[in-house]
Amino acid sequence: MAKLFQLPKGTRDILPDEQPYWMQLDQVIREITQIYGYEPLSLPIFEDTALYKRGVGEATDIVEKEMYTFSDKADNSITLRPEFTAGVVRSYIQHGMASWPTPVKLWNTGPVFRYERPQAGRFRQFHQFNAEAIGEQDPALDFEIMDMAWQLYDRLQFQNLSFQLNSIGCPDCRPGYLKVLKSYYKKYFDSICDDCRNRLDKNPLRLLDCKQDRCQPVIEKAPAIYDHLCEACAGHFNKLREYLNAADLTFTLNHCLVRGLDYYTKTVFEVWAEGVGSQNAVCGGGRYDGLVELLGGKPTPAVGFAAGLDRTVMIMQNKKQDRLKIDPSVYFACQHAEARKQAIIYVKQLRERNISCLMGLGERSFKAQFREADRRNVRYVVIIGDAELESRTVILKKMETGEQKSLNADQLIRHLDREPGF
RNA sequence: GUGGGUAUAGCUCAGUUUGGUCAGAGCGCCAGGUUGUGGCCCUGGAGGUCACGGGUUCAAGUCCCGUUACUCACCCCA
Repeated sequence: MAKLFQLPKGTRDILPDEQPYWMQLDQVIREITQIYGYEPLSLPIFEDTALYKRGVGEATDIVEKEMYTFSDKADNSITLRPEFTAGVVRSYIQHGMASWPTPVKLWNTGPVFRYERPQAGRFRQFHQFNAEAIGEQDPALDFEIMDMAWQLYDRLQFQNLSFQLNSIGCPDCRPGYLKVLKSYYKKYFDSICDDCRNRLDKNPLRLLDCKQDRCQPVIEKAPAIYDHLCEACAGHFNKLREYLNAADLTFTLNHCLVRGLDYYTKTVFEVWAEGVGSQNAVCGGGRYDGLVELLGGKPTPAVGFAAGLDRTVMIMQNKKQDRLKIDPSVYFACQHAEARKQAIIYVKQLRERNISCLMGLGERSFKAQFREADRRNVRYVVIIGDAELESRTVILKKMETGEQKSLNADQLIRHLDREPGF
């Protein structure tokens, strides 16, 4: 046997059965972005590698080991986007969006790429819905972003979600907190895991989201960053929580939530759900007040989030809601080639009226054609046999009830055109 | 990168322990069940070098070794 091609590790085919979920999700995204005043922005799937190195951060897992990086024919280093925010900010700066009404609110969707070991709910090519609001410091904008994420899942009728919230401060207050955290951790150096011993020097914030059992007691009693915020950050965080409470958006204060990208400041949040293997994050985001400047723009605050669409669809599928597929309306069953010539004309006319039609092909018995019509779940079958050709009529059969009646050409079109009760 | 699991028809899986009618079932697909009609039922058909490569043996899906792929989990995230 010839060697069969297989899809690359970590990628997948989204087959027709799954597509209705994606279309429904796409519909909800279009609705909410429109309602919240966000405008669509399409970006390239790859960018200059340096953009992600600088934007996402050299020390992050994404840059260290997860990027799809290659050289093009001109020897430029190119990277398949591992996330959206860096590209959005690049676009913001490049097109002078600072001169647009502030804040600039943008959204996009599409595939992103991370070279990881795949597992349930985790892929190398996956899809995100991304929203960013750039140019405004007001915590009301943090609220809006979180509220939009909330609304997304609300409209999908998701339950048992948990919103995790934290503030990781800013360059003014975070260093002070990290000192406190480090000196606290040094007391427990012997009881923490090897990874954490490394993190202590390299990336102390990450100490807090270690999953090792032995580290949990240490994490629990660790000083919380929101007790060490500067005045500005504390005020911002308090206001945001006030807004969330006022709007009845329940959240869990999680001092261990730190996120894996370098650019975050102040607000960070994630949305957790069940049903995607051991992966529970379906959405994550936060504020990144330093990124625009870091990428060469003027100092500009911003906030945004990304939702994982593959995981979201998995949950939609688990919910086993109503049948989402839209079935064809009419199937033409023909006895002979002569009848098919008639059917072709009818089908064309009906399709022009936006009625979805199929017809039986090849030399197949009526029985076989009816079987197909049934399996394709059509509502009506139009029968054209020798007798109908003779009398210049057709028989219209409603599959659900089995009723059928004889009609001439005009009657058939009129009947189907206004979807009669029959 | 680290660890576990699995690889037999399009799909879900028996069969591997105790080598020898072991190449099977269900679903799906195609066709037929008389003379122009679906869903239930019945019958038949197509479809697999039992992941790949070695080895042991008179004989290997079945035992041994290796390879590859898939999968779950860790790390981290969507």
